[in-house]
Amino acid sequence: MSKSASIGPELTIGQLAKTAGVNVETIRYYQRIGLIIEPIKPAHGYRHYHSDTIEQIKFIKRAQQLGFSLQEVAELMSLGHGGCLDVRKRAEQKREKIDRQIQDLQALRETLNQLINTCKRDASDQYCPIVESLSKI
Amino acid sequence: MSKSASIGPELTIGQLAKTAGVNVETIRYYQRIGLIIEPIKPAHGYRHYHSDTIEQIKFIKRAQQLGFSLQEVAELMSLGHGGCLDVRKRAEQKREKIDRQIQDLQALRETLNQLINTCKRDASDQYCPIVESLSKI
DNA sequence: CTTGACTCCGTACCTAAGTACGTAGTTTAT
DNA sequence: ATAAACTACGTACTTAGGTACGGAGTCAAG
Repeated sequence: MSKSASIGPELTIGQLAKTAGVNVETIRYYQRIGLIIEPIKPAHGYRHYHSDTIEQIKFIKRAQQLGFSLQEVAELMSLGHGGCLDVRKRAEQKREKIDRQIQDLQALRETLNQLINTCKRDASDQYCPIVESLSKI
Repeated sequence: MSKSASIGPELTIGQLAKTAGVNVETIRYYQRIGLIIEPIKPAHGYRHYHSDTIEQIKFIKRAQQLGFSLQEVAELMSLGHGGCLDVRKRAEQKREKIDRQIQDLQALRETLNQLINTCKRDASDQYCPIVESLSKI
């Protein structure tokens, strides 16, 4: 209570993990692979994490849920190195990749949708059009 | 040449792998995890694979590319057990999941797009709006 | 009838993305 | 001032989805 009367938004790894909604070990793992930087260890005591790291971790998690690997997340996060032109180029590449992902998913969605509609006819039927056509998707 | 003058569409594991475009080991792996059934081994000789298995493997690969895990692929493939109603229900759940994925990706795409547009102003600038806002995606 | 290619099978190994564990140090609450 | 809780660190283990390897059997051609 004496020291650090809320000078800056600093957290221990446990607090960070809790507020970011991940495991402590996950943070340590991200540090190991260089995805987030490990704050220097003070001569005495625990490492302090800046509260910005919360957003960073949440970003990682969101990107992951969208199908990006940690490698790709690292690329997304490193867009800041190389000047505005380079950054824009890389962002455009990412956008194209996302576009392809969306198109693939939409195609699958459409296929699935058609199957569901053909199936509407007789719910208790033993014969099922979905099953029949699934192997030919 | 004498035997099996193209009686049925039967293949060795190597032929199957080649035509399906996967590694022999991959097929053996799918068998290990129960994703495709291993044909019985004849008393003498090699196992025969029905050519339908080609389509099955291709289906697995396509589904995987769309972000389904092998676990989910197994679910998709087992949709045939339980009657048409159950099948449709499960297909609808899949569709909802895909819808959410598409929406998330579209949101990310839009964010990225806005960043790219703000960045158009001065390509050689040191200050880069993308970098500034990336942490808040 | 032997050689080369292929199959069978088990086990080991690989990467990605963590999770768990043991020991030692630190902090905090009582 | 001592126990409970937390951090630090290294190492090991886990799951998914394969890939590789080694030895033994089998098949087809020359």
